Amino acid sequence: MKEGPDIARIGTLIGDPARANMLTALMGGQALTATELAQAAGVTLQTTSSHLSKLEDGGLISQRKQGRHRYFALADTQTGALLEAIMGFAASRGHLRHRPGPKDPALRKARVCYDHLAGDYGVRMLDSLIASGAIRADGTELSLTPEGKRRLSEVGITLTAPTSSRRPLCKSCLDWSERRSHLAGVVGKALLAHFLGKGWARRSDDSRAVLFKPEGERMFLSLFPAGPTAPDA
Amino acid sequence: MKEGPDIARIGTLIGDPARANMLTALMGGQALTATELAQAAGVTLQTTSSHLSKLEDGGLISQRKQGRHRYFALADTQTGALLEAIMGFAASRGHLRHRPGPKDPALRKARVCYDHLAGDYGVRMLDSLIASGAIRADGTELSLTPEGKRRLSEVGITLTAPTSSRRPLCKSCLDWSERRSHLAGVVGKALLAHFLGKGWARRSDDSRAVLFKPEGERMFLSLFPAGPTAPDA
DNA sequence: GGAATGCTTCGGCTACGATCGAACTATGAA
DNA sequence: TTCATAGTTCGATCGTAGCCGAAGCATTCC
Repeated sequence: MKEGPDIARIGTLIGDPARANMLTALMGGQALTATELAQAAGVTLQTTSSHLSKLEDGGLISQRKQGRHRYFALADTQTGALLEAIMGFAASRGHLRHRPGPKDPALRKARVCYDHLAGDYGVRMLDSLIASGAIRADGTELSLTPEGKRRLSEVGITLTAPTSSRRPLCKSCLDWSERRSHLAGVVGKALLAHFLGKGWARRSDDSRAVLFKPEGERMFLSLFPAGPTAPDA
Repeated sequence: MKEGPDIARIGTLIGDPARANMLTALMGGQALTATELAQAAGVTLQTTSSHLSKLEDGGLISQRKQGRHRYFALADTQTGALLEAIMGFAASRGHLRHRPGPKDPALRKARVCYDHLAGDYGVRMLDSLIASGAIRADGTELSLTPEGKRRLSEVGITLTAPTSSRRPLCKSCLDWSERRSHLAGVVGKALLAHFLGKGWARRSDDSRAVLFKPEGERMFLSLFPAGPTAPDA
């Protein structure tokens, strides 16, 4: 009777409604913060923290620290496949829940991530910068090349005293809507500031969305042409 | 946040140790009485009765009255496949509840997976069938070739009305101890029944292990020679 | 009929774990 | 420095689910 793998442990982890909600939210493939997961699960941050550590101990999720944020994601594709299988089984037995409303497409297109650009456009921008040789990706590390420095000054971006701050020039940041990295750091901040300062885009009043004007969108797309999609850092 | 299938319900059902023990016992493929399941789970009959009604409500098991007995079994092969998948996942995360005891090697060598053969021998059998051209692997899909059909009838296995059932002839099932696929489906079931019927092997009384007799083992090994290890389906 | 077996239902006990408030740590911004 | 945000840890509460004893059906055997 005490043979084989401990399925009860996996079952218990998935069996709590709050944890199931978190895992379901993570099935989107996006890495989410604890705060976002708390909202998804409908519990407080303290409770969420407890659940997340249990899920991590159980090997269902993994976390990635990034500044004062912690991004949580499913541990691997095998975990996603398992959840998918259980969902399929539950559906086949008629165990369904309710349905909510849609999400804001503008947020997914372009939004502010603290101080830099995220979303589809943010990911596209980093891809393009890497493809054109302005930024060199070495694992998770990003570094600005001389060529990149030249291009920035061409556009009119001057970097203020790089050594004064401990903050790195370039940094990769995980994108929750795209599940890929976008550009953070001093350069990322400067680029977003540039777009806003030039009037290419403006921030939404009631959300983190960045709304591009038609001409700004044209400028952005020509400045960062979509190259061959690079593998994510 | 409340979208999609209710995986928490399935998780809760599997998450209780007593219920997990019962389900594991039922993975042997045989229908068991409430008393037998109570023994397997290590709880009293009253408690078992409560668990069984929950499992039945959840669609994981079904019961069949027969005289003053009630036989409980897994609801269907899909349920068996789900449990096997969870076992594989749990094993991959190191969630094992056994202390490596004497029964363990026997289980890893050959065991019953609901209604077909699993373990080292199960994996070997499928490898051999594919290598000899009896079964064709196309991604995850397995199909019986005319050559395979011929070989089966040679051995004395006749498949009953293939079109009457929606159940596929051949199906791959992930093996938790080997982390590779073994043969499920109608053919997998028929082969196991053949081994047991011919007296090549017998089922262990107290576990899912399949115990081969020396001559049965010789027959098995000659029937399914180890070829070059094929990449897993 | 009565006794025995197989299982379910009822009721009360208990323990575990989910929950949140409050305090604490860490990172970033002004 | 001070303030704000993100998250963890601690402590206490509380609900629920698992558990078993006892009683209640149901079936079979004598």
